[in-house]
Amino acid sequence: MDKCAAACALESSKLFEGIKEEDIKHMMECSGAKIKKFRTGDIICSFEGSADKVGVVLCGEAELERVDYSGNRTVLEILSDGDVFGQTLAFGNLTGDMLDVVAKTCCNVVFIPADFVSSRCSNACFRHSLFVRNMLGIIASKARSLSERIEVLSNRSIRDKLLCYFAINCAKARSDKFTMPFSLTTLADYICCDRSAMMREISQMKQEGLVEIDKREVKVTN
Amino acid sequence: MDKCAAACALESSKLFEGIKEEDIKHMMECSGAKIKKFRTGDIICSFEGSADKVGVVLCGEAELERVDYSGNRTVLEILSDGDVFGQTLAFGNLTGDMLDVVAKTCCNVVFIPADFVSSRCSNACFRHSLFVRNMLGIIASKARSLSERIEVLSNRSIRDKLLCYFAINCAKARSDKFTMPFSLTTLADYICCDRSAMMREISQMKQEGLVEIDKREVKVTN
DNA sequence: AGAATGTTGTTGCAACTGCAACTTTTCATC
DNA sequence: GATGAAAAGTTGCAGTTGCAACAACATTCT
Repeated sequence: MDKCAAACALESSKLFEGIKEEDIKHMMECSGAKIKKFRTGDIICSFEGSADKVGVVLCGEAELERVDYSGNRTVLEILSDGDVFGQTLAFGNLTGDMLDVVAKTCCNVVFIPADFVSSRCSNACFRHSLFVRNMLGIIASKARSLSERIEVLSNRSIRDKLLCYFAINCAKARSDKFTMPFSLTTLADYICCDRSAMMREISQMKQEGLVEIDKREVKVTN
Repeated sequence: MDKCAAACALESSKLFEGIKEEDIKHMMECSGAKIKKFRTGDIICSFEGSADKVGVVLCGEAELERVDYSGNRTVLEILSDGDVFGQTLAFGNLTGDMLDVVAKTCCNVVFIPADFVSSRCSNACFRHSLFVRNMLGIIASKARSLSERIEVLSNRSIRDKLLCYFAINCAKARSDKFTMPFSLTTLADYICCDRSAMMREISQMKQEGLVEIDKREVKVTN
């Protein structure tokens, strides 16, 4: 059974940073936003020509998954507190495959109609503009993490993809070691290669003394 | 010699959409933004611990290139009118490689200190918030195109990458054919594979009657 | 405890891809 | 029209990768 944390306060989310609880309440009404709770396994959102809206994970963990014609699921993104998803913001479901956002733990998600972000608010203008500024920050950081993944994927061999991924995360941790946020199986998805081929490469790299990997702990021995 | 178009008006850029010329002038002073002109081949910006600023290509074409330790240049992004680049916005130069933004044609670029975007403006608050909203739109569309590329790159074979790229662009054009925005050489960079291997694959796909490619015209024969 | 599920780890093999080394075309500039 | 520089197009070969098919653990749920 999920341990669903006590209701996450909206004001603790990056989206409403600096906005008072009272104003948030007002904005929620003004924008027509809705908060929904989900349990592990629930489909939070499914992109198939649905109305345009922006979703923000307030708390919990979810995954954006692609379901191809033969039913295979690929993890495209891992979403946690403060992360945003939405058709306009990220995906246009261009290949015809289904895209689902699936709850991996108990989640609180707020849905905001997309036009609220781009339109001007007749009242509460000050809070509204602060909201837009916060949204900008969130999307900018999303763009950064997308670029980061492209940087990894732009390497042509599995080895180079791994080394790039390791280098980026070591740099983030300002150390020669870091903890991966997901399993090796998911890492293979992240770098878009066959898991067994990746394991083979990792084994070789271990043998050559390039890296040490224990569970999710990675140490690059330069 | 470059045919450098007459000075591009700031107000024609997405960034200043809906903002009057007079207000733009005021904002430029207020933010400390600077407009610079570049010629083909000029290095517009080089990320190596430089101060944090946001650049917007007002007109012209430029490329974001990665330069690895052995001097190889890889095109990470193609930037044209209205596109944004910047350290905070996209890259943190995490791998230690150099990143350059290089002019491919004559360019007008505006540099805006990053803190202007996130801070509040004491005066001209209304224009400032419109500016932030425009910036949000630009970055959201950037995030979309990054996601799009990841969708392409997430395919494991060159053939599937090509088919995915073709499918996305056909969907955009609402047709079974479209015009590529760049050369085949650059396409190979975009999908991150060896150019000759890509050409080999394209040849086979042509023979199998899957696609017709003439210069930059692509037709998918389903 | 046992079953079910998911993760880690291995291996053989065929197919694919990167690399190097060309030739031919196209294109812009002098 | 000549010249130089990209872009397009080919090919052989060796090394890498994807795929399929396992085995060994680890976790979760009943």
